[in-house]
Amino acid sequence: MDQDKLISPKRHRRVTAQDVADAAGVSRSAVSRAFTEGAYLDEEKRQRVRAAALDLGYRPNALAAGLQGGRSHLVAIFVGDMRNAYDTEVVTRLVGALNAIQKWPILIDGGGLSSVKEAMGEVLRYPLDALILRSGSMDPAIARECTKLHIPVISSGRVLYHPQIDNVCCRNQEGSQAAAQLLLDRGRVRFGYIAGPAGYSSSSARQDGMTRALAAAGLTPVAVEQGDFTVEGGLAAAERLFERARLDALLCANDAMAIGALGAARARGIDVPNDLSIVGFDDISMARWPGINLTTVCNPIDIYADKVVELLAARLADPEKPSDVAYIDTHLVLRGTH
Amino acid sequence: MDQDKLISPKRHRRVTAQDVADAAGVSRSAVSRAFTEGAYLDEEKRQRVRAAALDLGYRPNALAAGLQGGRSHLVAIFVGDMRNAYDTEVVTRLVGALNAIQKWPILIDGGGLSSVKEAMGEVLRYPLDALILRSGSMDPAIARECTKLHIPVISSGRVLYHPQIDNVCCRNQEGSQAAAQLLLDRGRVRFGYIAGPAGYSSSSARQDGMTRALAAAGLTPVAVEQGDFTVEGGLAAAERLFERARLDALLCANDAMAIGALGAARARGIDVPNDLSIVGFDDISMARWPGINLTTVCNPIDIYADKVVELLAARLADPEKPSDVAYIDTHLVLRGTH
DNA sequence: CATGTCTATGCACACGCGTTCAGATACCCG
DNA sequence: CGGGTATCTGAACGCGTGTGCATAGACATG
Repeated sequence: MDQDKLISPKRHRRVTAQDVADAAGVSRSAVSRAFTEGAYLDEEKRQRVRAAALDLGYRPNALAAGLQGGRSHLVAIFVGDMRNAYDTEVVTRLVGALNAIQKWPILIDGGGLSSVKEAMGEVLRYPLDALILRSGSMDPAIARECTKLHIPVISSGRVLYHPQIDNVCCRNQEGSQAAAQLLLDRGRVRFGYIAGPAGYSSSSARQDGMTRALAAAGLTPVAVEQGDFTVEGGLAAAERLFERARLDALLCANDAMAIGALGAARARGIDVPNDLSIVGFDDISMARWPGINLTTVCNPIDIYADKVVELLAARLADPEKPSDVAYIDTHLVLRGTH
Repeated sequence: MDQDKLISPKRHRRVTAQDVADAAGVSRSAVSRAFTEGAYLDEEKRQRVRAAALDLGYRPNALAAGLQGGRSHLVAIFVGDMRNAYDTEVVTRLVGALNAIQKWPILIDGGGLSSVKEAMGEVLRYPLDALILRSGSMDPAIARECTKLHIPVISSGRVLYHPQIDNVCCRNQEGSQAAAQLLLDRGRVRFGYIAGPAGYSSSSARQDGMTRALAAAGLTPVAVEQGDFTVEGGLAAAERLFERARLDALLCANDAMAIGALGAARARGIDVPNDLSIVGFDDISMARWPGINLTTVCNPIDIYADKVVELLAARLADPEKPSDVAYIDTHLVLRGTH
């Protein structure tokens, strides 16, 4: 102790409850009680403790408190790729919603990381209150490992069928079907589709929705190309489409690619929306920017984030409850490109 | 108590080192050593312990480890407003850079929160390795409180002069000056400016840069309007400007507002760039999207984030080192609107 | 006065881990 | 065989809390 001080006199120790107790002339228990709602403590003494705490800059160490077996109030959010605009917007809302209920989100970005699995392993060393998965190609083994650790998992954007994992997912197929129907009603007949990378269920479900609407009208898609959910990828995919076929309707698996496609069409002198309709999916904030003004299927972000937090709260309240899948309804947003 | 146990008899305890020790038939110390690099432990025994740990799904509890006085590996990032595109992009890079060095960022979004101060107070209960401030109007009292807790603070986008706070900041004035010079060289003379909200030093520094370049050419700005750093705000501000004066050059305090201004100009039938040059600031990813293709001042995000992490590492290595201000150089990105 | 209820307080334990310390075992050299 | 060294091991402590438990006093009720 004395020796410690000599060795590293400057390595500042955090102010502890004992320090406050000494300063206020009370026992350490009293300090703890002064910060605990509903604990018996003389009001005058409580004031004295809080004054001393304020003076010393004391606040109860959340790590030590979390060790007690209670909640840590830490929640991890694993994001498939934060450079994706829709994912970022969802994460933004999630962070806000979690902050509002005093949960503190730790972010892990799969997009910027070489060894996602290792990172997840490190973060799982913290006794998390929950893990939120946002899209991305997370190794399902990790999700299973979490349930083994008895950490609630909530998956968003991709349904994981597991008895202990809750899911939030929008009605991709219905949304896309409605978009295709809109264009059919407008008289469009030569449909193209720009898909996302293979393995993303949202992309294929959206494609299915379009195909189904076309089939009901006795049509089939003229051409399909694959993009990578980015603007540049959408632009490139659209150029390939335009080479292959003359279209009058183009549905895209997400808004970013639709924006790219819009750029490709304009560069080629195609009149949108007179000669070609382009419809995206998600309704990211940029879709309503001037110069873009994209007609799209709204995948309502606020509702989405709120639902995730709602499921989280329900799961924390009853860890044994059966797993749940919440479906979010989409709706068309008519702007200038259909 | 007993009642609790009856209500949730299954409240699963986390697997602990003792559990692994029992399973492997060794002491708890041995388990700890099995996970500690450079500790004496019979190799055969270490293998046995790790096998048992893998089987039980054990991993050392980071909370308990952090209590030891070492680092917690938790870093808080306070973001002024995550709905701001530039801030989100910086945060994205920061998250990636921190993940890469095994630091786990806790996000707090000032934009989505009613009581920022309270939220910060709660997060400061964790023994953070550091606090990163990203723009925003954080109460300086909180930053001071952090230094009181001996938590390193790194401010980005706004220089806080405090002996224990490191800063990263781009050369706003020089960047804006160069942009103005570009347009002067092109023969522009009637300059307008769309500023950010009052109190943002970056906005005023950028305005100063423009004013200085104009002064050197014997000119003064024709009109200045104030926006709120959003696309919509930029659009509205530009409309007010166009009402007031006929301009041939328009500089904006950030890209988002420049994109809004671009929309306003086009809606009014103004030919950009032939009749009007518009230049933004930041070079967010959308600036290069088709249909936008904005000429702007690049505020290099990667370098920015790397610098923050570099300062963080230096501060952790030597907590007593004098505070530092790292200035980031900007450069012009010539696209289609100048 | 006897008994019971309510409030207030300090002690001591538990949380899960890293690490120090003292002791034990194995090995080599003289 | 004795003594020194290197390797291994378990018991024990401390990190900073929250909280159960026992005790003590204040007060009301019978």
